[in-house]
Amino acid sequence: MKNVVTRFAPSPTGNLHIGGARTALYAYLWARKHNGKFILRIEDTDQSRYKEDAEESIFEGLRWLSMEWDGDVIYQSSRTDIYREHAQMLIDAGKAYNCFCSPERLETMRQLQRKKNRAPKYDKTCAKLSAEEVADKISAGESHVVRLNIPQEGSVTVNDLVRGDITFNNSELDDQVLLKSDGFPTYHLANVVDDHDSEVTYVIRGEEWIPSTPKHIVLYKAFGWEPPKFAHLSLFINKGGGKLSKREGAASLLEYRDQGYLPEAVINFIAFLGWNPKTEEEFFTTEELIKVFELTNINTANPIFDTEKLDWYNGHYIRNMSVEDLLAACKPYLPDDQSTEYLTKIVALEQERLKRFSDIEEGTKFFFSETLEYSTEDLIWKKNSAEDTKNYLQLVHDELEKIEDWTAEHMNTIIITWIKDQPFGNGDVLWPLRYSLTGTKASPSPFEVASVLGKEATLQRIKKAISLL
RNA sequence: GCCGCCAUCGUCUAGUGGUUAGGACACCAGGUUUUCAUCCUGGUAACCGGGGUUCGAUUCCCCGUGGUGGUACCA
Repeated sequence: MKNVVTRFAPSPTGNLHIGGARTALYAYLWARKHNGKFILRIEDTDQSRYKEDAEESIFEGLRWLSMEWDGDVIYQSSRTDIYREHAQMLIDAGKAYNCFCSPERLETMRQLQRKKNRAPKYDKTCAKLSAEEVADKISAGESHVVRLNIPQEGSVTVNDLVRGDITFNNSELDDQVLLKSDGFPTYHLANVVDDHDSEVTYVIRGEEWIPSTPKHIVLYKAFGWEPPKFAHLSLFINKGGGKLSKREGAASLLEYRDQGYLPEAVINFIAFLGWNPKTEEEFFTTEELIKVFELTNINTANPIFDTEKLDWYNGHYIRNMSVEDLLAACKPYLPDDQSTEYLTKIVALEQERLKRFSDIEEGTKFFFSETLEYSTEDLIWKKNSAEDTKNYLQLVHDELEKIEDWTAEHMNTIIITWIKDQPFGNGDVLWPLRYSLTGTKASPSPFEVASVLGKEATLQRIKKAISLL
C-alpha cells in the first residue's frame, strides 16, 4: 500500500478562510492518522488575483492550529516550465491542442449556446486545425491557449470517498484550457501535475471541485497516470444562505484568534462541522481526532456556519486553562500599567464567565476606572427604598472597616454571619454592596471583588455610592 | 437555462424497513447564588412534499420543491 499523502492547496487570494481551515484539518488528520505526509502548496498561477498578505495569513493560520506541513512549501509559480512541458507532451500525444480562438468569439459562441438552452462549451474548432496551420499561426505570433481534447463519447465516473460514484457524460465536459495565453497553467493542469509529482494519494478538497473532477481524471489518464482518491467536502454556508462570506460573521480564520478564541476550540468546532465520531463525546484534542477521524463518514450536507457552539467550546477550554495561561491570553485586552499580581487576581475571577478572551475587557473595566458610571436606581435592590439602601451600605461599610484579614473567604464569613442577626437579608445589603464596587448588574461576588480591589478602594467606592443616594 | 451535489429539532448531528426518533449548542423552567457565570435537574422542539415498493416507510426508488455548487485564459 502506498504511503498516504494529502495536501492543502490554497490560492493566495485572501486570508485563510475558516472553511479552508477545515479542509486543511481533515487533510492533516488523515495524513497523520496514517503516518503519511501533509503537503502545503500555494496555487499562485493567477497573477491578477494574487494578494501580498495572503500567503502569510495561510502560514500563520496553519501554525496557529498547530498543523505543521511536511517539506517545503510548493509554489506553482516556480514550476511553470514543468507545466509547459507537460502541456506539450499532451499535444504531441494528440490529447491536447492549441486554440487560437479570441475571447470575443468564445463569448458570442457561448451566448448562442445559452440561447438554445445548451450548456456553454467549446466547439473544438481549433482541434481540427492541421499541424501546418498551427505552426503558421504560432510563428505569426498569434495568441493561443492549450486545451484538453476530451472525447465526446463515453462517460467518466468519479469515485468519491464521501459521496460514492458520480458519473458524468463526456458530452457534457468542456475542452478545458490547460495553459493560458500568458504561459501560466490553469488550476486543472497544475493541480494534476503537482499532485502526481508529489505522489498525493488523497485529494481532499471542497465540493466546488466536483464538476471539474472528471476533467482531472481525463487528464490523469491522458498522462497515463493513476488518479488519486478523491474526497469532496461540503461547504460552509451563511445563516442567510450562500457561501460563507465576511459579511456575516468572520470568515477569516485569524479573525477568531484575534477575537480571543482558542485554537483547540476552533479545531474541535470545525472538526465537528461536517463530521463526527458517532459517539456522544464532544471534546477532542487534535491527537484524539487523529485517532478517530475517518474520511468515509464525512457528512454530505452543507452546514450553516453558526458560532454559538464555538462560544460554548471556547468557554469550556478557557475554564480548563491555568491562570498563568489565561492571563497571557488576556493580556492584549487588559491595561498594561497594572502589576501581574493584580491582573492575575482579576483574570482568575472572570475565568468562569469568559467566552472569548476579548470579553475580559468589558467584564473587568470596573477594576481599573477610578470613577464608576452607573445609575443610582440600579444600586437599589428590588423594592427597597433609597433611604434603606443608604443605611445598609453605611452599616456594611462600618463592618468591613473593622475587618483586618482582607480575604474574600473571611469577609464572606464575617458579613454573612453579621447579616443573620440583622433585620434585613443578604440581598438587601449584598446587592448594593456589589453594585457600588462594580457598577454592573453582573459580576463576581462582592467579597471577591473587594478582596481584589483592596480595603481602601473598597471603602471608598461604598462611600461614593452612599453619597449618591 | 444546462450539469452536479444535498435534505432529521432554530443550529451541529446520531439513528433505523417496525425506536418513547438519541445527543450537544441555543432557548425555557426549577435548584444553588445578592446578581451574572459555573454547576445540577427537568422541559419545549425535527424526519421538506407527493407518488410508488412493502404487512409496515423517516429509512429504499421516482418525481416535485427547496438549498447549494459548477457552468472562465479564477481557483
